[in-house]
Amino acid sequence: MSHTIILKNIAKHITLNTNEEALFVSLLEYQKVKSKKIILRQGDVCRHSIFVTNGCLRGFTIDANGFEHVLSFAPQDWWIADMYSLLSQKAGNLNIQAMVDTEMLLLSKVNQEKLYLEIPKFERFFRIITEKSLVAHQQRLVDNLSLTAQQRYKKFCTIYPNLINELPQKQIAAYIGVTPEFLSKMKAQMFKKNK
Amino acid sequence: MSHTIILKNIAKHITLNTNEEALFVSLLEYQKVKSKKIILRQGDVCRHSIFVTNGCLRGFTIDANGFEHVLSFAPQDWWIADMYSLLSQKAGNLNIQAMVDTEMLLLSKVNQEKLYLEIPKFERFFRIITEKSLVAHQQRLVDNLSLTAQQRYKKFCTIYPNLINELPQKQIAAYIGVTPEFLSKMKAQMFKKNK
DNA sequence: CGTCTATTTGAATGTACTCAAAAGCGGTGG
DNA sequence: CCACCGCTTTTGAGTACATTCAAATAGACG
Repeated sequence: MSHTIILKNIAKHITLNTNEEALFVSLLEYQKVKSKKIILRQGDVCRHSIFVTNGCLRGFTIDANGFEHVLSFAPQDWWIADMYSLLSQKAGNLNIQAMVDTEMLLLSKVNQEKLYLEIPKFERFFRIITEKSLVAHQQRLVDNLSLTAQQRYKKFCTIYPNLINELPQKQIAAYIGVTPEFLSKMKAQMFKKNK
Repeated sequence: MSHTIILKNIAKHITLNTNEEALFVSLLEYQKVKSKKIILRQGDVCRHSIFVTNGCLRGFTIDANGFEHVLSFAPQDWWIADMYSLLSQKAGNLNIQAMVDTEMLLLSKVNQEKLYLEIPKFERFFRIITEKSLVAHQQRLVDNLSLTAQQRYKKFCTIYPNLINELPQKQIAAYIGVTPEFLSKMKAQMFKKNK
């Protein structure tokens, strides 16, 4: 397969010459998994940053009562990892699972460190995407503190219009922080009011 | 004043020589404010990263109903900024306020960019602290999705044992995401059960 | 000392959850 | 190709955690 998508993703923030592109690409591993495959399990040490070239992953935790909470969806052109575990190299508590058949590129922690040494520009790249991710998480935190479930759902719909029709409703509920039953009732109510 | 605290903070992640330290320090501005002073206001563009050398700041938003939600406390040795606004240089929606008389060092966005050019190691430094902040925010998001108010309060107490007795209870309520009234009742109940 | 804000307490209310059961939907094997 | 199985979604009744509003008390600051 080609690496067009990931190189374009990188090019959003830093400029690589041909040699650098080649080095970068040589550090990636390709992986293809079937829908529902679990790529990382709670308790494992996360050893890779994952870039999705096709399909969709989700990162989620399972709490003490057995409920799942979705931390992030990673559709095409997104990065995902258990940042805590990746950085500390300790057991994490994130699960990463394929929502559909998915193709991805893996950058191991070791290779990522190598990249920082050989092409310091990548410090900048990962700084910038981490900053963006932080901003998004802060906003989501504020939303969870200040919005009602219905407002959070509506916001989700506007931010991820593509995902709404592709994801099982259960997963959306686990992302916005309500039970699947309640999301179902909420939608029914919203529909009524629109008539 | 001396810059010992901030240089120690930097030294946690990167090593600077004497020239680099001098250059870095020359890019900082010192500021001292009285308790309750608002340093950044919702709607402003955030132009600095702030490092607290003494005292304590808080970053908070005000929602549509006028309720405050605390995104972060920044005691001594912490960095704080409205990351969204700082990165985009657009109007933000974070307020930053002094909880007590506070001394801080300001690194303007312009100087931060200069720093990246002159001492690329700082890319690494800010990448690392952004990563750590991201991990903390992700954990807090999961906690908000999976824990009850009481569990969140207890966790706050263990993570910030120093802040518990220094901060007004109202502020802790605005951080863990409950009303001040409810936090009061919760504490009373927890006290009863401990007897 | 007086004022202003924070905290406590109480009663009524609401948003979202739990548990249970039925209906819908998709995939798989016969 | 249909029938069945498992999983998701819907619907309903009862419940709980947390909020709202109001009033009293306590604390902090000038």
